[in-house]
Amino acid sequence: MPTLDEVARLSGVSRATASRALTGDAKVKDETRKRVKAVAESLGYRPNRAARSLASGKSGVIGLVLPTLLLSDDPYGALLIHGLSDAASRRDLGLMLWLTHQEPGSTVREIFSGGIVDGLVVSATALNHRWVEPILDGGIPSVLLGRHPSRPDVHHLRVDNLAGARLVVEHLVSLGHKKIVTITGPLDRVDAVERLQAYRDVMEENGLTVTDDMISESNYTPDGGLAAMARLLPLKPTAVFCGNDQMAFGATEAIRLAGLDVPTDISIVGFDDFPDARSFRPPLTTVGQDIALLSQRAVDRLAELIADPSLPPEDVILPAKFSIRRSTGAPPSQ
Amino acid sequence: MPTLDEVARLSGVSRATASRALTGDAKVKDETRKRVKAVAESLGYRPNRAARSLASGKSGVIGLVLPTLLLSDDPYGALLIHGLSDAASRRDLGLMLWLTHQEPGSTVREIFSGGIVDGLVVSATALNHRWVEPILDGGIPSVLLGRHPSRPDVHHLRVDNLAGARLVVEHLVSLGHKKIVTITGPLDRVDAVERLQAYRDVMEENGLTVTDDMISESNYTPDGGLAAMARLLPLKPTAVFCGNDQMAFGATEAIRLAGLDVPTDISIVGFDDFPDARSFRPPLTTVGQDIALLSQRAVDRLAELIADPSLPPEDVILPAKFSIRRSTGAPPSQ
DNA sequence: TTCTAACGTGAGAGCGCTTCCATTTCAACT
DNA sequence: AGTTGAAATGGAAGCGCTCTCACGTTAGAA
Repeated sequence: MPTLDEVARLSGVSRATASRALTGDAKVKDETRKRVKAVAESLGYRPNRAARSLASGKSGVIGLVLPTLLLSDDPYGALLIHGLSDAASRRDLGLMLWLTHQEPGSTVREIFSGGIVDGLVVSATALNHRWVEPILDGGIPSVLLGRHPSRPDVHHLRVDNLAGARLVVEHLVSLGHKKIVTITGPLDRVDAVERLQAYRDVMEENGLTVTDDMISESNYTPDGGLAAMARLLPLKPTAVFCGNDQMAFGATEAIRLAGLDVPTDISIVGFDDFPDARSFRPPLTTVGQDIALLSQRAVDRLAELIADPSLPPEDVILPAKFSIRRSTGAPPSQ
Repeated sequence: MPTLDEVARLSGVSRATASRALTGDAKVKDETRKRVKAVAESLGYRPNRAARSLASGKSGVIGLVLPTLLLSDDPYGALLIHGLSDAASRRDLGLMLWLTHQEPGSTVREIFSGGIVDGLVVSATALNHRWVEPILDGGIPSVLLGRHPSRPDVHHLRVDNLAGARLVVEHLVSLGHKKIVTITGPLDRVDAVERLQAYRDVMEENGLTVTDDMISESNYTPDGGLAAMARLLPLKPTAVFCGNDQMAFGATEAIRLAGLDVPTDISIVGFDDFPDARSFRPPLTTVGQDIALLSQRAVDRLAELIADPSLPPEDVILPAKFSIRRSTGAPPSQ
């Protein structure tokens, strides 16, 4: 494995110049740079990341911290990883990954504090995940995905849950539905709370009363959605707003099990617009987060932050995208 | 950020001793070690990874190289990442991630050669992915997941496709099915070819003829499965062996669209046993890879390899796990 | 021709750690 | 008390790179 020294020697320049020539930024005579690059190429030279990192204080690697659940129970994690990987490699950054279970784990702290990453994308959907705090306190430039209300000092990036949820509920109202129920995600999650709030708001604005039994808390899974829908069915709703697509899938199942049809008897809307929503039967009306965009923006922001850690925290809200498909229709005329 | 020097000074020992005390292996008086550790703790000392890596030549990080498709179209990628993350953190290793598109990309080579990772887990399902070769030639300890026939010089780890596929097909035969068709994955993938081979073998061994029209190549997606099944339906099969669960889902849809029932009219089996197979209606008879185990073994093997790169290459085959569920039954009596 | 300023380059000091080698300490023997 | 070898520690040399600082070079202005 050739070192920079050898490249320098064979190019007839000093190590300093060789470094400058290869790094690209500083002033080096064009001819020199070309010569050095040629030598480096012919030697198959690759800079040693550790040495570079030690000398420069930058590792060229960013990290993603993701609750395990978001990867295993949900397409979200995979999509996010996909998006971040693309965005990072576009900027020539490496990507490290930490899946966090409930415990913060000494691991988490230790790894972070070693300068192994220049910055962190933290997906923190749960209000009270204990590992979030130590990470944010670690002094590493971080971008938080999803809102974490207790930390106004941190950079946020999130999709407009409230406006997004309003879109789908308003869509139901505009179709003429009056008896609209909702299945929420776990209410210790910010997004679940916000989506519920949007539901309440829209209902109230349209003079539709919401009683407690019209709200069924669940867990963002198909099975949970099925069970929740079963609880809701006796109310004879004509439409359901599900806190995510997964639960909408389960709810659809429950409706069919009851001998009813979607959307003839009951209209159903979800949230997320993950790939499955499109191929579902019937294709699901839902409102989506553009995760590729989210990832891109997260990395962009992080890069800025790494360049200048003193940047004031911002709370960036991305618009949600609404897709009307075939799971919604007018309420039965009866 | 305190350095080792400070810890040493405050502990009244040399830097060398402090290093030994914290690293854990070498001989240090118990009392000294305790003292140093206490000081380090109170200072909130975290070793600088770059420095450690530069001095020791080890980064404490392993990498996963994964074709993008496996993460976006398939639960496999997510499960693998999950498993590897767990296994890695159990050994106190960091995990880096590279998703590869078709092009090898200078990126891939460059990043690998910098000593940023000590070893690589490479998921190489496609026969002819061009990025595989440069990686394996990079001289970094690597474990290949899935068979890559052209490289007997590399450590392999894979699930027994052949035996697994035999299990499900034999199950169909033992139920009395004669007219068994198959939907395969893309035949440039090793696993698809192997599963098809198992099908042919079992059929032949049981005196059942296979004609070309009984084999429909598809793409491992539900839509692909649906289309393939539609092509196969005119043959009036009583059972289908699908190259993966996803296609089995689609095939089931196609069968229902034709007014037939699973398993009354047609039995169906898949491959993979991803989480969805269990919750599918009807729950899918399938044969699974234990990805958690696979990951664990991959990391174990990689750790051995990092410790001693001269270890002779081995081809480890993990057994597949067979789960009989409700998508299979006896053929219609007619 | 001489002065000045920009430009290009080299020398060398680290970055924070591990580890080899030399040295000291100490307990267990003669 | 003296010897000895193992155990514990310190000194110091790097690991391969970046970057500051100082110096030499060149070209345009005086």
